[in-house]
Amino acid sequence: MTGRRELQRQALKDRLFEAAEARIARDGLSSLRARDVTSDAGCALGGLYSAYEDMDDLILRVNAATLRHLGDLLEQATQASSDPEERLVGLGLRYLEFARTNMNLWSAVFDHRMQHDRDIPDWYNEEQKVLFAHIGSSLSDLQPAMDTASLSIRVRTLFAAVHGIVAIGLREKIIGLPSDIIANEVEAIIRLMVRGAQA
Amino acid sequence: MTGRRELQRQALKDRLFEAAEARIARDGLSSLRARDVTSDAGCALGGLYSAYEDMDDLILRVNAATLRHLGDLLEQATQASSDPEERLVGLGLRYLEFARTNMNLWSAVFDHRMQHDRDIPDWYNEEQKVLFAHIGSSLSDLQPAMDTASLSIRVRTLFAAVHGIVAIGLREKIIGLPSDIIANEVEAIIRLMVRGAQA
DNA sequence: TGTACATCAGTGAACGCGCGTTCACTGATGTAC
DNA sequence: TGTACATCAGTGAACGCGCGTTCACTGATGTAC
Repeated sequence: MTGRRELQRQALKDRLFEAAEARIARDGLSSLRARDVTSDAGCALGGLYSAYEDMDDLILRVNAATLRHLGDLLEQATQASSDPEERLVGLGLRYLEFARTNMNLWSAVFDHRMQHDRDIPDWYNEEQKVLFAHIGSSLSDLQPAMDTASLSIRVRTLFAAVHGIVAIGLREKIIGLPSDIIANEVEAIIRLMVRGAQA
Repeated sequence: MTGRRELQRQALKDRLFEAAEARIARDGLSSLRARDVTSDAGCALGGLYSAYEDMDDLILRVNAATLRHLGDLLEQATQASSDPEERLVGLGLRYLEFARTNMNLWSAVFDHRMQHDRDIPDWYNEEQKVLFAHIGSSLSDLQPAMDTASLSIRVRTLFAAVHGIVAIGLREKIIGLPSDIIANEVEAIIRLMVRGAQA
């Protein structure tokens, strides 16, 4: 029976992950400390390094999970409507909703920088592509004639514009204003870009 | 003659400023070290603290200068054309140009966080407002009927969208591609937003 | 113009501490017979 | 089922160092007479 060791090993890994995720969600990435994470997870400081390579590794795992959670939410939007424009609006509004509800986790995805200047591992970059795929599929439904290169540029632009509005909106804490100003702006810009691109 | 002391004091302050600005421009904000700055400026480590309050203070001075330089460039766009739409496109393209030419200085403006959680001083926040004023004046020319509140929201959205495209574009290093893809995207989105808002 | 004293900008060694990472060790788990 | 040995996940004290900030000191500049 070689299972017990592996089981406990995995259990610790999970506890460390949950502790890190909870800490980031509560206090933000910049307040994350190895000592806090291990003490929350109920293990010694060094234990972190038998479960994960280093702090970067642990943070990237949390960020990857955040990307997946966002992806799941966007998935719902893809299924919610058959009209491509409405789906894209749905994507944008869910993106805003997600950023709002998970502000610190979501910021961590953009704020994190690898120590020294190490490269971001490939497995992580793959996670990011999934998100763009969501936008891409709705956008290509809208304009089947568009070639792949132009499409991927439009996807990036659409995402970047929405992201900019969401990011600056949340940073300035204009959340919760009457009838949701940011949501209106997000919806408006998506409709503009969708229709403008069609013309 | 009480001038000589004051003169040298100011000269050191200037040298420290220039050293910090050059370091940020070359290596980025995250590589900025008090020791490097003072050694570049040719003074002892402690000298920094007789010229500036602390590192935050020095960094904010550099960032404020960056905002002013950007403001000067945008000023040119305001005078370049009498047509509001063309002026706004000019603003966006100059913004992209500035971000590109001064990438590290420009990133420093967005990346900097005050130590501990001290507040950003008022004098710095004032500098930021000047930038929005540039956009605001061209936008209000375009839609004189719009009330101040709606206008300031539109200004923020327009800025945020353009900023998002520029920021993500530069981060992904898609600069210098044939016929300047980012510039096209920036121009396109500004025209869309301007015309969409008019309709 | 010269002398004695006061000021204070600038010095740089030392402080302080935050914090990620390592490593010799140990005790529970797994293997062999 | 039991015993002896091997493995290795997890321990936690210690390392190491980066780095902003302080502070007792000094020497040039300014002031008084």
